[in-house]
Order: sequence, then C-alpha cells, then structure tokens
Amino acid sequence: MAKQAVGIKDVAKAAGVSVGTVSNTFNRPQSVAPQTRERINAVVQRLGYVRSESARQLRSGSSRIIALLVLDMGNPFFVDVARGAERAARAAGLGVMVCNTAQSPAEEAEYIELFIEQRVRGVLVTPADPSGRTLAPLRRQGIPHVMVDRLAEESQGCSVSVDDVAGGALAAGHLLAQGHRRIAYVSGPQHLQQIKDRRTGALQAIAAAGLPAETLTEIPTRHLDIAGGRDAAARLLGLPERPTAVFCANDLLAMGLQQALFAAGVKVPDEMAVVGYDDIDFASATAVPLTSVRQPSADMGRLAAELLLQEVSADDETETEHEHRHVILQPELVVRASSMYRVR
Amino acid sequence: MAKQAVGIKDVAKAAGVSVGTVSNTFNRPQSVAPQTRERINAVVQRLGYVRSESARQLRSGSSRIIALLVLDMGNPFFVDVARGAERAARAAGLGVMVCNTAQSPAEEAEYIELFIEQRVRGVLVTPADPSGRTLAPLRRQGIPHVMVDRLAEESQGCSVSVDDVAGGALAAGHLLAQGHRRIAYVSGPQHLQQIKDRRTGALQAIAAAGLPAETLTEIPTRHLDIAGGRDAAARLLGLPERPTAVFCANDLLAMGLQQALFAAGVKVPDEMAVVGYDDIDFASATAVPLTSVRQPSADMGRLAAELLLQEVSADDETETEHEHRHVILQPELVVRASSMYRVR
DNA sequence: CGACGGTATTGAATCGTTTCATCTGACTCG
DNA sequence: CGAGTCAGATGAAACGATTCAATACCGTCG
Repeated sequence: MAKQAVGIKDVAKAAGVSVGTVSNTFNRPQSVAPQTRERINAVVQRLGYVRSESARQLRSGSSRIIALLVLDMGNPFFVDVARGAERAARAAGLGVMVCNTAQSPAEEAEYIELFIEQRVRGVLVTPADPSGRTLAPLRRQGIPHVMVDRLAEESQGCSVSVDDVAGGALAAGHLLAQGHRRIAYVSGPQHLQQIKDRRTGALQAIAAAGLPAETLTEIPTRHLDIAGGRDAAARLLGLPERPTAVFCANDLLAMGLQQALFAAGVKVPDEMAVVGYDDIDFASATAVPLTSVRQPSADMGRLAAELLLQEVSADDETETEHEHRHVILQPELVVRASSMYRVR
Repeated sequence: MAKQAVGIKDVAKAAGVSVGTVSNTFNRPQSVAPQTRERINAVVQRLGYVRSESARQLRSGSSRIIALLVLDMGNPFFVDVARGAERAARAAGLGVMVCNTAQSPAEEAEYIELFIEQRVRGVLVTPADPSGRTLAPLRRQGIPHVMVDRLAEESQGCSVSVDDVAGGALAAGHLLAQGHRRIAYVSGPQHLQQIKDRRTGALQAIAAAGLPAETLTEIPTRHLDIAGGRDAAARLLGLPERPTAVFCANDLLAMGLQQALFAAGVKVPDEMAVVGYDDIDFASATAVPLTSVRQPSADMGRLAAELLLQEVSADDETETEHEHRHVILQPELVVRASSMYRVR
C-alpha cells in the first residue's frame, strides 16, 4: 500500500526536462528559465515530490544536522540550552538532534559513534566524561565540536562555559553576608567539573571573608535531581552542628531539599537559608521562591551553536585557519525569599 | 586539515579484499571466513572507518531514525514521554529525534517536511493541529505515524492516548467528594483536545453528583505554563463568588497558581484546594505537594514507539496488512496535601 | 576421475541526488 | 554572413554503501 517513492527522475520525465534542470530549479533557480521553473514546480506539487536528504548528503559528504548532547534532559536548564542552540541552528538552516547522556560516559561514547555514522555537521556537547576521551573519535573524523558548560582545555576545541568558580563564590558570599557561619554544600558526582568549581568558588569566598575552610561542609549526592535533594536534607539535618544555610549544586537538589525541610518543619529561610544553582523556571515557582545563581542558559546554547557554525564554515573555505575560542560567561545571583533572613 | 574520509573501498584495498566482503563482514559476519573477518576488523580499527549512514539509507530507502514531535519540551511530562519512546526505539536499534512544536501547527508542518526529507522510519506526534491536516504529507509518503496523547480518528493511524475525560472526572469527583461546590477549571488553548476532554470529564462528574453545570467556572489561559498559572490565580481571586477549589489542566499551571495563591496569602488547601494534571516530578516537590492526575507518560511513549515499530515491520513484509490500533490508557489520581481539607 | 556441493569471495549494478563540462539555439555585431 | 556571446538545458560521472548473480576453490562421493 505504501506509495512508491517519487524521485527526481520521475519529476524530470513528467515535466519533460532533464534531471539536471530539476536539480537546478532547487539549487540555483536563477539559472533556469522562469517558465520552465514554474512547470517543474507544478509537477513537484502534483507528484508530492520531496528531495531525499540522504542522497544529498551522500553527495555533499555531511548532513544538515548538528547534534546536541546534554547531561540530563530532565533538567530544565538543559532544555533552555537546547532551545538557544536550536534557534541559532535553524536560523542557519540546520536541524538539531538532541540526545541525553544521563551523565554516563558510555552513553556519550555510543551517541558520538551514532553521530559519526550520521556524518553530522557538528556536535555540541556537555561532556559526561571528564577526560574528553570520548570526543577523540570526533577529532579523528574532523567533525567540529564545541563544549558547552565546560571550559575546554587547550586545543580540545571551542567551548562556551559559565564561570562556575565565580558562581560558587557568589552563592557562598551571599550567605556569608547574611551572617551565616556554618554552610553546607550539597554537591553531586565528583567527576563533574562544575561540581568541583562551584565548591572551589565557595571556599574562595569563605577564605576571602577570613573564615576557616571548615565553615563549609560538603554533602555529596549520587544524582543531581529532586530525589537527591530529599536525601541530602536528611543527612543535612543529621549533622552534629547543624548548618544554618545550604548551597545546592543545582536547583533540582534545592527543590527536593526545600520540600524535605518543609516536611520536617524546618522553616526556610529562618532556620535554614537555601541557595540553588541554574535559576530554572521552577525555582521561582516554589512556595518560598528560591534564591539561585542564574546561568545564561539559552545564550550559552546560542553562542555554542554560533561558534560551531563558524568553525564549520571555516572548515569549508580551508583558507582561513580556524582558531579555537573559549567564551566564558558570568553567572548572576538572583536573590529571592529562600535566603533572606526575616527582618529582626 | 580535516582528515579525508575513509570509505569502504579504502578498507577493502588495505585488507586486500573486495568491497563486497567488507560489507558482508558488517551485515552477515557468518558468511565471511573468520580469519578474513578479523583481518578486516583490524583494518577498520586502524583506519578508524565508520559506515556512512547516508549511503546505507540511500540504498535501503529509509533512515534508522524515528521522529518524536512534542507540544512543549519545557514540560517534564513530554520529557517523560520522550524517555519512554527513546528506550523502546533504541532497544530496536533506532535513534530518536525529538523536536518541539511549541503548540504551533506551522512549526509542526515545517518539522514534518523535514522528517520526510530525512526519510525517517516513522513519526510519533502529539498533534498541535487538531485537524490532522499537517499529517497528510506523511500519509501521502506512506510514512508510518502514531499519535501520542491523542485519540486518532478512524483511519488516521494508530494512537496511544490517555482517557482525558476519565481524568477530568477523577479530578472533579475528588474535589466534589471533599465537599467543594464551586470549582474553577483553569484551562488552556481551546484547540487542544485534551483541554476539552478534561472539561467534559469534570462536567460529567458534576452531573453525576446531581449538581448544576454552573458549579464549574472555566478560566482559560493562553499558555499551559507556570506564568499562565500565575495569571489565572489573579483572575480566580477576582471572581465574584470565589470558588473553593481549582482544577488545573496541567501541573505547570497548578504550580504557578499555587505560588501566586501563596503570595496572596490564600492558604492551600484550607482556603483553596488545588488539583493538577500530569503528575510531573516537580508537582510532588512543591511545599504543599500537589494532588494530580497521573498519566503513564513513559508508558505512553514506549507503547507508541512499539506500535510504530510494529507498523514499520508490517510495511516491510507486505503480506500482513497493518491494522490501526488505538490504545487508551487510564489515568490515576494521586492525592497529596494540596487538596485535602484539614481535619475539622 | 569427473560430477557435485558447499563455502568464501568477487564485482557490477543500484539507490537519488549534485555538479560540471558540454551542447544547443537564438541573438548581436562587425 | 560568419564569428562570438550568452542563457538554458543536457546527461554522465560521482558520492559510499548494499545486494546478488556469478565464480573460484576445495573436498567428497560414486
């Protein structure tokens, strides 16, 4: 029952021209006589002909798609990044394929392989593997890639990242300024650079305030999600000297934590101030709106895509040698109720 | 600088065999002598050869990718659907390309065109256009498609949906059982079938309780998101006879609404009971956990993908004629604090 | 020894485009 | 009238894989 696919030859025959002319109507309309063009377009319409991308890319060597590999599709932060990237890519006539590594280097490697098979035009990636080894095949194939939310090492390619050290310092600095002297840092998987940098930033702020490093107590979690936040709350409340403030490595953790605190009857912010990270939409929708470190997520996606497109076109005209660039954006603290002491 | 792509011919030459043999090593290894196979694999490894998908699909006529078109990537409900679909597809060796229509029929049509160009194996779609007209090109090209979260009309193809009428009835019935007699329905764009069905269900429950239709006051919103919920709250509180309970067409609305109520000092659930829809993870993470109608989102994605795969293989062996199937899943009410009257 | 069977390999045809060198007329100009 | 120009159209080669009929080789059996 499936219709037989109609190809460019069928169109050519029906319009009484050669395949070359049909192809030209699509790719350089100005070189085809107007009336021929119209006749062909009419036939295309009538037969419902659609170009086969696979045939085009076979000829051109690479597809019109860029891939985006994110750590967690369930985190709205990455959804925002994806949106930014998608907009930029579509403006350039490219499609975006978004895939989720769930922070697993193995998944990451698998997807990279898939992308190479697809001969994607380029790859945007928030790396799950800190070594960057999973990206080696891309380099080998000469496929441009840009790291997102991660500063690339020298010669590893372009990157767009946010200064996580500064972000950590902002969060901790804010809590210190509110008078807190025992602060918990709810972190995540230690192999993620972001986690480490945010801690570093927090410690810097503490040192700058002339306080000892012990001011910060780290509470690691296995997963950067809401459930992880709930778990962390239990451990937080079980600490011998209970902190009066907590800085969470992302908003999902903060939300889970905040809920568990509420359930345990611990008042936010009076008994426990909370600061999150990412400033996702949901963060401002909690009953006690969450103070959070905002990352310019959509911008990051957009910039990364633009950098990638630049690199792609530099590859084309081999004359201009491409210089890897590293864009570092600055985070911003958004203060809301969850970290403001009641006026006393 | 970009490495020259290595093709199957290079491998064949380097291994001293014909291209056919190399191809066979990949596609029917058992028909190649073990030692030849090993030699070829070694060469593949050494040269870093990767099959070109475009060439394969050109030959086979369709790609190894299925597309998933969702209404709103920012809604975790659809992320769950995507996860379910992705798992099923990858189990069958297919990739999934997820795209976001943002509820715009125009975007939907554009993406459909893209999918046809890509000759995707099949399409899963949560339709933004109620007429189903945007799907016509798919039918024309004989590309299998399954509607997700929407009951397809006869002969429009397979579908996997959740009984939204039942869901609406569950929500309203629950509120009625709690003694509420003035209920608001915060709805969304009227062209979405889900919105209409949930209202229908609510009205059925009201009728079943022997109450007048006026028991339900509809508050429409433009967008099914958190901001829409905040807006709705203002209108809700401005109503002449303020309802004592509100049923929101999805959880995002409910979250925005709940926050605005909190800010306005309206106690949930004492002064206003709230019920949402979808039961997204975030819904249970609010300070006052949200009562919500749970949809088996991941199951829906999985089932839809499975139905699609079935249809795909039925198309292959043209012997078995494919019968369109319609799976209707049942929603489930998850009662949490936001709708439970304090014990009086 | 010749016919046969089975396994492993070959190489040409094919998929649907794009590209480019070539061709065709029509028109202009000296 | 012949040469030159130019817009438009042509058709074959190429892209990189898969597939399949044909072949080569080897051992076995009658």
